[in-house]
Amino acid sequence: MVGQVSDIAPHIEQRLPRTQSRDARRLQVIEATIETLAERGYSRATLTEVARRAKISHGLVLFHFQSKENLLAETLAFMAEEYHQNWKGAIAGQTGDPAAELHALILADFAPAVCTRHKLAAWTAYWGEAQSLPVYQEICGQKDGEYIAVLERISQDLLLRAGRHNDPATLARILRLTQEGTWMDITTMSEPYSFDVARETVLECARLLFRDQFPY
Amino acid sequence: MVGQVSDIAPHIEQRLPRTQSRDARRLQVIEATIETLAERGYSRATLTEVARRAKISHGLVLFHFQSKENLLAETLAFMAEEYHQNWKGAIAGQTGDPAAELHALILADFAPAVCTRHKLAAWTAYWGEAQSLPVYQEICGQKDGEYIAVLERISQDLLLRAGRHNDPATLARILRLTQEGTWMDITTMSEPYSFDVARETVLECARLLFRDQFPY
Amino acid sequence: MVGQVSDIAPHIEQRLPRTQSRDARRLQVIEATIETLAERGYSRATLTEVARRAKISHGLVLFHFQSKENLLAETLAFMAEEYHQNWKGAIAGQTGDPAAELHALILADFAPAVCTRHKLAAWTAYWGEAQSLPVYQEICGQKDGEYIAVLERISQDLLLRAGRHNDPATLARILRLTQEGTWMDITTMSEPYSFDVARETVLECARLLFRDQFPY
Amino acid sequence: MVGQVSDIAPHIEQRLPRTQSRDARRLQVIEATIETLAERGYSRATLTEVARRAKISHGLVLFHFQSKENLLAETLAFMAEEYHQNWKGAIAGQTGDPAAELHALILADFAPAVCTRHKLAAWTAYWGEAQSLPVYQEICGQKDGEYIAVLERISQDLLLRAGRHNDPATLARILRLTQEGTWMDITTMSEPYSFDVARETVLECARLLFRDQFPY
DNA sequence: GATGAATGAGCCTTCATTCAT
DNA sequence: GATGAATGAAGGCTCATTCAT
Repeated sequence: MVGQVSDIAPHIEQRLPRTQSRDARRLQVIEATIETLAERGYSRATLTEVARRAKISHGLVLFHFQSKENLLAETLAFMAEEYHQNWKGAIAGQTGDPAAELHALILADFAPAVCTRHKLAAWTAYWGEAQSLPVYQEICGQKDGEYIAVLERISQDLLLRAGRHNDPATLARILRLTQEGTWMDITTMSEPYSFDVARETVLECARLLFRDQFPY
Repeated sequence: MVGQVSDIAPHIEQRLPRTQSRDARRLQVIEATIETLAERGYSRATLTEVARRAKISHGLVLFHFQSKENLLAETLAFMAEEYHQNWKGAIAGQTGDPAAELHALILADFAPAVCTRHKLAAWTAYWGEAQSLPVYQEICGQKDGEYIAVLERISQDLLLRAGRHNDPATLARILRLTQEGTWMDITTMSEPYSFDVARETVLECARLLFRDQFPY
Repeated sequence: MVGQVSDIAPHIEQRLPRTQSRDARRLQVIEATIETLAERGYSRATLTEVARRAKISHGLVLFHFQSKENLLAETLAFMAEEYHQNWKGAIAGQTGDPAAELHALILADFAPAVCTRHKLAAWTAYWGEAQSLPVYQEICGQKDGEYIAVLERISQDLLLRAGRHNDPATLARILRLTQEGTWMDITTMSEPYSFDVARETVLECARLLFRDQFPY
Repeated sequence: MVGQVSDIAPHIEQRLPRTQSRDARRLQVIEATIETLAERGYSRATLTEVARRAKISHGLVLFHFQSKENLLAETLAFMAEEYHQNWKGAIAGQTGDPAAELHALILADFAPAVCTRHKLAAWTAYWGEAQSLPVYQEICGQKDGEYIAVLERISQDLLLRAGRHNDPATLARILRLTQEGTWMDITTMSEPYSFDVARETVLECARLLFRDQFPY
């Protein structure tokens, strides 16, 4: 399944001479799946609803994705890859200054490419099922690990510069949980705050954790 | 439904001897429901599985809870009430010192009464569906609001003592998201950390946010 | 079952030293059954609803009637016996004049003892199931036959007096169907006519069929 | 629902070739439903039995009819429309002579298209539930009203010709109840009479009500 | 590619019936 | 007598999946 999942990765892009219509159709279905997860949650997501949103027959959805399980896996893989590319791209443009990298990382997490209400809601739906969905780790485990490793490296750099001896893993975890948490709040709260408040919350978290070392 | 939900409140306890067996059975089913949510997630939770774990017929589950929807709502209400009583009890024993209150609050969130793997996993399952489960807000909205209000009041007190001008709501949010986040990590991660590490993470978060004002 | 059914016959009355409360309770349940059939129809009639209307537990309903099937059979037997006694009593008071007998018969069919909305609706419910309810014939077959025989005898008498040669069975059938039909109309029509109109319809039918021989 | 029901109208017929197989299947299921109602009555009619008789899966029954409730409503709508078309067609061929119209109407009610044992039994099943089945009036109310109106108009014409002053509505009612009643007798009686006897009964009823004005 | 008829597993739910108290 | 907890058979319904066209 992992192989099947990774071979969609539309981020690596058209190396194979696939017809554009095929990928376009697949992308269309994946977006419909994200919408469906956002609107109805994981437990109420059905192929019929996905097909309705994609304006195609449910038969065609399965023609492209073989099974519901695979569709949900590929949709998760799509979002994971998109998220991964997004933050990798953001820090790639940095000169190696850890504070600038952290700043770029936080801004990236709230960039319109990855941070839409539908996608946040879809992430929340996946997280709720992650524990009983082994494929979640297969798809996201390594990427999540990479993200954590970068956050920890940045934390360590910033703490070193300040001569502090806090545990960088703990600070990295607080940062990550604060960011993920604002995403869930936006999805879940009855009167959620805005994306701007969410981003500011994470930035403030970074300021409080790293003090003068994070002058943003 | 809310009325129906709140009147189960097994926390107020069995005054009538006649209903004792009734309440005992209901509690048994609620525990089986928590286990089921933990093991299978929201989307795969079935009445048959709940009944199997409670070692009763599925008919009896519905005899006591009328419908699956109501069972899930009452189970959530049970956990929400239990969680609420737990932290309220923890700060009730404090003398009014905000740091001590915050410390008690954090310890309470990791007390065995509310912090078991099954319950954490059940919470995660509910959070994943919360957005498309209107009853979630009906049951948890007010209690969540109270918890946030207390955290904000404590944050404000601690900031005032230090003469700092950060936004207490933001700090309260970071604390809450860090705590909730560790709960989700324990449920979701492939190699999760321990309850001890989780609690220490939240304590460290409080130390970093409030510095000398949180000497624990 | 037939034996079981006939031994309730509360019309034959207390020969056995049954406790009054037993028969009273049974009658109460039968009345609740009639109401239930009237309100919900045969297919939606449940023991729980019968018990609710009789203000007793469903367990007690079965204690008295052994099974739902038997309860419905005994209720039908009760109504059949009541109806039978009613018209037999009505013509018993007549001097043997067929027109007077027919008049008494028609009036009896609309007497308050047997002609209430609930009972009419219950009869309609039974008729709808009669074809696939073998017990219906066991309970009502003979009594219906007796009623038809009396109607035919009266018809024959009246025709003889007039020297007409129509088929008395046919005229008896038209009379019977008109009477039964008004009962169904009252139950079934969206804007049903009154009992008075129903009775007048049957009387008019008799007048048209027997002309001068039926001067009522 | 009424809209949904009326749009099946297989009487308007298959103009689109694409839906032909769809309509054929629906008709097949409706016929199986009529058989099921006839054999088992309303209360014991199940989708599984309908599917078994139609030799398809129960899933397909619901695919075409959405729910059992709707299937039963559409089956009733089918029979009501078929009955309506049948008698409308019968009097349409008449020259306006009321006696001839009445004669055609009575013959039509016993024509093989509408008067089969299965259909009579299905009608009886519906009548038994009509009182607690609001959809019955929605489907049949207007059509029944039209039938009654025609019968009353014919009655009035015939009475006028004879210079009689009986109430035409009452005579129309007697005719209608006699006809409906013979249908029920055929379904319900332990030893029912034949269709021929039934038709002759209604014709005799017309003769007795309208005398010389109905010379058939 | 694309549609939608068709299947059947699995679910929730109802409800008659049993039985301990 | 009387209650209500408990069971399980049976039904309606959803929906992923298959497949003929």
